[in-house]
Amino acid sequence: MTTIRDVARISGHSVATVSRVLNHKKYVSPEVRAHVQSVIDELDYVPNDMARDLSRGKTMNIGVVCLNLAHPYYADINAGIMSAAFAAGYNVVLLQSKYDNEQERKYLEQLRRKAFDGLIFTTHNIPVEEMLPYRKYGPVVVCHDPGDIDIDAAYSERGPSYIKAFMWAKRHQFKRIGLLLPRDPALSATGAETIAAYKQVFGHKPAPSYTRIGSMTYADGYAAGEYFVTRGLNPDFIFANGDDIATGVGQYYKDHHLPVPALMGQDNQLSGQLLGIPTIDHHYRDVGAAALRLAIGAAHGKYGLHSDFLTRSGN
Amino acid sequence: MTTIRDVARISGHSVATVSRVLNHKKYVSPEVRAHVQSVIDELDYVPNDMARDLSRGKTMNIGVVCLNLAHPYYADINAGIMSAAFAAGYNVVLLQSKYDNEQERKYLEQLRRKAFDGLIFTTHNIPVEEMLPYRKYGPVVVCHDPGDIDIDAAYSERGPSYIKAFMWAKRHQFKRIGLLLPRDPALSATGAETIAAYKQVFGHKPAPSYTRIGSMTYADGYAAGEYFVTRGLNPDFIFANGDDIATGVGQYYKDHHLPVPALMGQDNQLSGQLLGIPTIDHHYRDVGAAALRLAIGAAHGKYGLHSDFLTRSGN
DNA sequence: TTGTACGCGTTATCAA
DNA sequence: TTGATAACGCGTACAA
Repeated sequence: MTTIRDVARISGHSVATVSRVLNHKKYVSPEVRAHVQSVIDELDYVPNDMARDLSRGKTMNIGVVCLNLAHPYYADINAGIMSAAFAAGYNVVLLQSKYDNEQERKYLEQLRRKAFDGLIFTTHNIPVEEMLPYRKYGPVVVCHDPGDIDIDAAYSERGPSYIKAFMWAKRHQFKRIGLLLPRDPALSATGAETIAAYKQVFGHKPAPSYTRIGSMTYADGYAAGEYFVTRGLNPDFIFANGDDIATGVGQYYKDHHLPVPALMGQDNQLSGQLLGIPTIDHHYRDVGAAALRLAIGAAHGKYGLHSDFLTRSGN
Repeated sequence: MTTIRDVARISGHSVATVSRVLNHKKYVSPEVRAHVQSVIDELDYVPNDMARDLSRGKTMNIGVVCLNLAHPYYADINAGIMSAAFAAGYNVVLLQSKYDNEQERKYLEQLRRKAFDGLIFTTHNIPVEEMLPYRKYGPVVVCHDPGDIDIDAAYSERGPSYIKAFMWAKRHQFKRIGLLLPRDPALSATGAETIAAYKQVFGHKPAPSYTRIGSMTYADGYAAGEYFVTRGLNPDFIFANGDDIATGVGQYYKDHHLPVPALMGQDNQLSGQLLGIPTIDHHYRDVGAAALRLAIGAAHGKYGLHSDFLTRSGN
């Protein structure tokens, strides 16, 4: 491996001068610069990023904690993070979570150990409070509304769209409303916001028997359909946390030759487009881009972005 | 920042001993080990990964070049890479390509500069020959059959499944077969394999007018449907490079109240499952896991994995 | 078993 | 405008 010292020795200049040429710094005469550059080219020398990182104290990469890349939330938010990172010269280190507290703590430790310059939690299981002590090692960003907690955050303002969605349901006179949530509302902001919007629109909490948690995939939706049918709950409207999931619900009804209740999804996915059901577009790409700017220290604070309720009535 | 030297000074031992304790090496007496560990705990010291990387000459991360994470091919292959990487203690650095030669060369340069220990091209635009010189800086892995070229590779053996798929079409007496390919077969192995299988089964090349390239998304499928209809080509079977894409084709026909031709997709996606059309499962997760083992140097050579043709006739 | 001292390759400081 | 040298923080021959 050829090093900066080889270039220095062969060019007859100091490593300091070679370093200046490499980094396009001032205070190098044109002649010296040209000569050093010619030696660099001749030796086909490139600097070692590990040494550069250590010397500069920066890794130029950002850790991103994800649950499941196949899920549209993560796919979209990642796409936003990636393109913003590329533009800023950063690399993205993908970290999988699986809602495992130990793993998440390990990633915080990696931040402390300077494995990356900043950390984005697109999802997390540990309480935000546990992240706070790590901010002294670099920016820690979450992707939901952190409330009063002082931590950098980029997220979709889902509340207003949820309210629009339930208003739509109310206008359509739906009475028995099924709710599919990703996780226990006590633990997940998404679920809590859904419940809150429901309460605001209908004046009361959703019935527990009409609320299903742990809904993440098409198969979960299908199982939810079976649940509603076999219990004889007979919902006339089902609000799912994803178009794919809503589609799964509908498929159960179709497979059993039952009339499909009105469905609503989220994330503006292909499956929902095919069914022509209403959805909510959370603009997760923009959320990802904002999160990255926070993670590289180019911004600070809380960024709540708007989401859009789409009826897709044109389909 | 507290360093190994602080631990050494305060514990009254040498940095070498502290290093041995940190890395659980032999030749440290139990008493000394316990005492040093107590000082480590007390100071809440953790080693700096950048310094460790430089000293060891390894970064413990693998670069993965991707086109589009939302696409099932990349989502699945990435899931396989990620879980194998996690198991082996490596981090995954996601790199986007967009079929830009300059970007791909930049990633090879990053390998040379020790930004990562190995590089996986889940897709690439530059010729494989251009990668060969970089193998001296670390493993370079491609995710398709490289033919005679001597480079590490993990990929799905698509040919046999393509042949099964076309045999199925032949048995069904389809005569006018539309073919949707991701890219020009001259540039893409996928396309070339599809054409080859077609030729082997039907004894002749597909008609150019029935072959569409640049097919990647649902929207492309929809456009392909329009193409077939407006040209009056009237295909009785359409073989698409993805279930979503096949679904797009079908949707065009439905939207225009035309009888939908027989469809076949790939990647075993939700949309194809809904339609109950045949598909091919390429097992990209396994491909990803194999690619990672190559990228960390735990294996060498070419790994062609089997794919499965699924009729989904049960639906 | 322990400690000294050097190497890893670069950037940055300061004197010249 | 240049160059010598000290960081950066850790691992590890080699000596003791």
